[in-house]
Amino acid sequence: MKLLHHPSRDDLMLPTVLYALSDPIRLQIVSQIHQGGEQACKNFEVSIAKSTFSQHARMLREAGVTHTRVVGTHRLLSLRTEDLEARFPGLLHAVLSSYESNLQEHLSK
Amino acid sequence: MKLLHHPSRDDLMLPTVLYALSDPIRLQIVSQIHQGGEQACKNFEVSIAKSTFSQHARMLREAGVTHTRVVGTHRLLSLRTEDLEARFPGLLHAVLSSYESNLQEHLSK
DNA sequence: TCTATAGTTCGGTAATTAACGAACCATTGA
DNA sequence: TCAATGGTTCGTTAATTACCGAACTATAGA
Repeated sequence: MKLLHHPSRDDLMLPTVLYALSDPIRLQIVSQIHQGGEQACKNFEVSIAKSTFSQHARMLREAGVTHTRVVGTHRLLSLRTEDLEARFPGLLHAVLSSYESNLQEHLSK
Repeated sequence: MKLLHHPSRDDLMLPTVLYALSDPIRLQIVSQIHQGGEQACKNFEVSIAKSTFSQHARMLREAGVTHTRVVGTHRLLSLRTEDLEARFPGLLHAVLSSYESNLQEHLSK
């Protein structure tokens, strides 16, 4: 896995971004990055197989929600906050604050 | 079709709402309501079969994005702006303004 | 009552998605 | 060089989704 593809800012698509954010597990991942900053896959507290996690991480990256930086054997995930803000002002903030202020609602899912 | 089910404000779920908004056709429907106000299904300029439209309208309603009011033989769709704002502040506005300021991007889809 | 109109539901097909484990690749450190 | 660790990819299976046309329901108006 040499090349990790990241769409350019101009190529971000609203439906794709919304779709990426419409899954409870991916929302959890995004929120955890938001709260804890850039971090490796290993770190995430999600109850799924690691291959499944990898797929979710890929979808977030290909939608342009996250950036993946390779450091040694780690992939460090961060949010593309500025790109998202430039293309979809207020969106990420609205999603994250709704999510984080209603966490109990999502635990059941 | 007697009872149209609308989830109560408290039952709105973020992932469900995001999913409802993640489809180009549904975004188009939502945007058209936003711009033209409450209107009947008949009115929408989408290039899909009416049964397909009905399915999309149902998904929007069941996600809590739209309200459907029955008047004669018409179903008038409106946005649940206040409920959405109460539960997910800023979300609908962010989605609609991104969508509407990037319309050319979506026409290709 | 009959017809036209607005919209939903049903049934079917094709495509997509979601998840997993197993196998794999790449890097680090011994 | 070998083992361990961190992640990805592949192949499979099961479930969901998307879309359509045909048939249906309900209301309005002649």
